[in-house]
Amino acid sequence: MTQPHSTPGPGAKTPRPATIEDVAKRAGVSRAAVSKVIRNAYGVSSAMHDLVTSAIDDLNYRPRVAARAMRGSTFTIGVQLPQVENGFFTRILVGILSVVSRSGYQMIIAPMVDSMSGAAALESLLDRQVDGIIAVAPAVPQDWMEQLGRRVPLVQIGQHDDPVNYDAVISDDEAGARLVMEHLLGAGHTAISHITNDERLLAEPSTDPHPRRLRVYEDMMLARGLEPHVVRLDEARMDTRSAAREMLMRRPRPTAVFAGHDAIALTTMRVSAELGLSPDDVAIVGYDDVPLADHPLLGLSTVDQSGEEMGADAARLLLERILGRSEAVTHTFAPELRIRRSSASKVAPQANS
Amino acid sequence: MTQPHSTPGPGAKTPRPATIEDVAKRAGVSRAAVSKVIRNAYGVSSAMHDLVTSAIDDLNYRPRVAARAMRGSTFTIGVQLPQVENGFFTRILVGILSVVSRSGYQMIIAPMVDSMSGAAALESLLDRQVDGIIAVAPAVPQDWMEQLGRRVPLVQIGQHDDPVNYDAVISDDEAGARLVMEHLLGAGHTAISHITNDERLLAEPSTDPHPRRLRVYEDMMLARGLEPHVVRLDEARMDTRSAAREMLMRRPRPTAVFAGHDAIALTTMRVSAELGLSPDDVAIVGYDDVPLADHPLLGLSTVDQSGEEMGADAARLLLERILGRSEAVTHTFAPELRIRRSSASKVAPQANS
DNA sequence: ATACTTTTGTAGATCAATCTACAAAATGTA
DNA sequence: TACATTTTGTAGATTGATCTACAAAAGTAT
Repeated sequence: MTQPHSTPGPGAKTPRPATIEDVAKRAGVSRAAVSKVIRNAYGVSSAMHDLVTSAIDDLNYRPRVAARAMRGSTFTIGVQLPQVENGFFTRILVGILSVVSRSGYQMIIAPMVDSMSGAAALESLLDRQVDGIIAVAPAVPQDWMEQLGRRVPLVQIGQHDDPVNYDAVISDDEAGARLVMEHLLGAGHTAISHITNDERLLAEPSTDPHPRRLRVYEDMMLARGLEPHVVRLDEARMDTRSAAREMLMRRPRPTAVFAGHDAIALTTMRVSAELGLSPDDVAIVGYDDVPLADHPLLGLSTVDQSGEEMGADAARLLLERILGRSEAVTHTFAPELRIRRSSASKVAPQANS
Repeated sequence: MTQPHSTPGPGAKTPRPATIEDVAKRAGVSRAAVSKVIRNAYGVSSAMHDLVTSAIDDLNYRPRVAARAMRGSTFTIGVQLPQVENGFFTRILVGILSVVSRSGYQMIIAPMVDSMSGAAALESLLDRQVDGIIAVAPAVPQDWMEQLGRRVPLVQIGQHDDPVNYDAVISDDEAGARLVMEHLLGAGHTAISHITNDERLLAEPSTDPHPRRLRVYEDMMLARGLEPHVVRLDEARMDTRSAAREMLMRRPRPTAVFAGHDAIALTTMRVSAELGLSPDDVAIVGYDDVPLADHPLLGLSTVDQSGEEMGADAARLLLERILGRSEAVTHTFAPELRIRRSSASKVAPQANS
């Protein structure tokens, strides 16, 4: 196990970390030569390589990212992430990590502190001069993103715009919502509620996945002559819990609930359980397939967006872009329905009064 | 909504972002004056302040972190995090974020890619010249950490060493394990198994929480004349799932399981459910209180380490340290047992053959 | 051997901020 | 009014890497 940077000197008081200058002196060569070696640049003999490498090892030298950033690149990619506590986003993160970790690039995460600070998180990455950015569901207008894409290689995950200056990785939300609705309608449900995000949370209602899922829900209900019933989470007035409670206390009670994403679905299941209801009373389907959704005790039916694959794909696209590609690419993933206990009743229950 | 950095110029091709030089020119003052204004340093008249501020706004100027880092500080704190997908660590992260976000410091996360790369993650933060580091359960020897603490303000979460050059925030793992064992023994269980991490994963067995929980388990079993039964996760040979299965298939079957942490406990519950067992057959208690543990359908009994509070406390300690404190501080949090359905049976079942 | 390439190494400018040292201006005091 | 003190602003050095331009050395072909 090596020491953290530079020569330790037992008990020594913070010896200044070695710089490229120190390495050059030690090896008896120029700074430029050392720089070439650490960058694997053209024009180093193998003798020079060995000489410099051993000097680097001796001094435990590590280049400072800040100094590199002044002229060249930082070999760092930045990930803007909303809600670290949301299992779906961590699935994406794991996917990104799996690609980035074998790429020679370092990854840093800029978490959003509140739902509106996506731009701030992205700018903080830019301030850091990352070589590329993956924006996960940023709540930021598209033209702002286009501006950003002009300055830095950029890949966005989970917003349906049709970007010119960056790549997009999305899931087919219409298809996913259709899978859910076909499943529920096919089981005979007619009283189906939809519980979803507050529209005011959405900076870009036209590109966000949730309005699309909502739209499909409404269309399919109306197409069958059924009346849609939409519950919106209103951060100001009530939390998910009380919204779900209100929804489940309604008479006639919905026999099925399509939740905008798994966190909402799990809370709905929670409330449902607290009210003494079972999956036979109310079928619940979520969206995302968060890690614990498949736990046998939860058994949450949901739409698998395969976050790991989307994350890994986004990372690959970003690396391509960093290497020079400039044509915009959009990849669309096909979602898959995972039917579990929460909606497994074969026959829809009668709506009770 | 502002544009990402600098003047946009509709459709313009990546106009170079404004530098401090540009601001100085625009305001008709020196670079040093601008620098003072953005750092809130001493020696600026209010006229100067306004002049510079409006030039900054006009040009949409943002200081580059790299350039600042060359001489001054980066106003960034780094968090080294193992396993973003583990709910306990995200609890800690949320706590850190709550403090850091109102502090004027930016936060970046360096995730560990595998269980042994804690040192690499920490060094990458150091390369970035963060002003301080929070290390969450780093798998790194203490003397290495001491070296690191000598170079940069440092706070560690979740390792029981007695640091000299950095602060530590820990939970009283002995007390937590005792709570669990008292609970299970008090309910009449005698066949209690303990399932925990592979010891080879632990860089520092003497400071890691898990060996301490194990020790308490063993001691309390032996003190009552009971035979301890420890299952270790062995990454090479088997995963958590098959380890749990093996444990539950054993005859006589344990009537209670104390799991080293919630992820293991949840997998054990999963296997238990798959084997058709109920909480009445096998009581299960975890450790951490991950977000979904209290879901009524899971109802996992566990030890609440109040991750958010620990994270927030660590962040406060780090900010103090950045401001100059150098005496080492160790804060110990008292864990609380949360009894839920998974271990709620009043009477211990008979060990069956 | 000579002329031409190619390879290898170096000097020195450069990046964008901070910070020190100091001069000029303003303010206070006798 | 003269002198001391405080406040305000600036010039220029500094940080640690990269990168360009070029010279020296080594190969190659004639």
